[in-house]
Amino acid sequence: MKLSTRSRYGLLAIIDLAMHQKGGPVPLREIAKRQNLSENYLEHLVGAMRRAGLVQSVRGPAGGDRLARQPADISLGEIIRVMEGPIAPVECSHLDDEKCFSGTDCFIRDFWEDLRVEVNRVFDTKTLKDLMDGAKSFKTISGCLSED
Amino acid sequence: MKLSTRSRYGLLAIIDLAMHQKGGPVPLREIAKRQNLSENYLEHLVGAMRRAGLVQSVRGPAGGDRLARQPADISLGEIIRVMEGPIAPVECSHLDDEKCFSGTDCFIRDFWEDLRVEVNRVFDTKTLKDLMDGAKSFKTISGCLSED
DNA sequence: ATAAAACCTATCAAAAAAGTCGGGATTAGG
DNA sequence: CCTAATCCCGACTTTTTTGATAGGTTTTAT
Repeated sequence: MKLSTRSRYGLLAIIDLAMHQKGGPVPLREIAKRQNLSENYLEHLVGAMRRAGLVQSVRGPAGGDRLARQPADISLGEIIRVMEGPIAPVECSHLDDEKCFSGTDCFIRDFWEDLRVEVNRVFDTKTLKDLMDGAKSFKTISGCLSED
Repeated sequence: MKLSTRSRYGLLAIIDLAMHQKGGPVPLREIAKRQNLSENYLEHLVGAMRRAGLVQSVRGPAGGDRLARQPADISLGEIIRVMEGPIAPVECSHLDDEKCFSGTDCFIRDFWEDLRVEVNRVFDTKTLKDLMDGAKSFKTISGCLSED
């Protein structure tokens, strides 16, 4: 029941991006430096977000990445799902699966489903803007999501 | 954000145990057979539950395991925590840790904490008895928690 | 004594996650 | 055009976690 570092770094990166994009697209190099991440690794994370339509890239000198939408229109659930895949503690509770031998008549399935719904609710009712507002009183966001 | 099979098998095992213990302690061999698990592997899972005080073992012939408490007094949260460790999507939200560089003043920490609380609430408000009641209409519980 | 059962430690294998590397494509500015 | 900044991508390696096995030891009812 842990989130991967992918999710945490990805979230960290997109928050950093959101908070620094006023002067145009933000180069990954800068994010990597500020957040103390490998630039190469960061490219993979941001690449996933670009393909998912969360950020837009501008190539060439003075290029970088910027949010594809307003921070208030990007939920944390969307970010986490991009980084992590569907948020479901067990496969069994997916709506469209055939993975449970017992089909929909499994007595424990309802429990997994409750869990899945609750977790998704928490993720989906918070947006990037909410986090940014909460961050205003902090000079740096480094370390907030780091390992160890 | 997935539960390990450890948790799912462990839950499966303790449900099986709960539903078959009327005639005294249930040998692991029987559970393993019914639920199609390796007996050796099952020992590890049940061993963890014994050490955590969820089940009691009786050695020797006609021995086996039984619940240490009433099914209504064993929450799913307790079971999952035994099998999986603390239920916290990120280390950062633990109450007692020093893992975040920014200490308790991290703007994102509140979010992780919300998430942690919600997930634990879902796990803790359901007991083994609840599951057993829901299971009454099923002949077998095999497959309900299986992989794939 | 025997056999049924829990108990234990070490080890292994497979899978997933985390991270690295090197080169390619695009483009602004000179 | 040339250069350098930047995104882009796939292949690879390393590390960690998970799942599982194997083989023995201890306890105890009969």
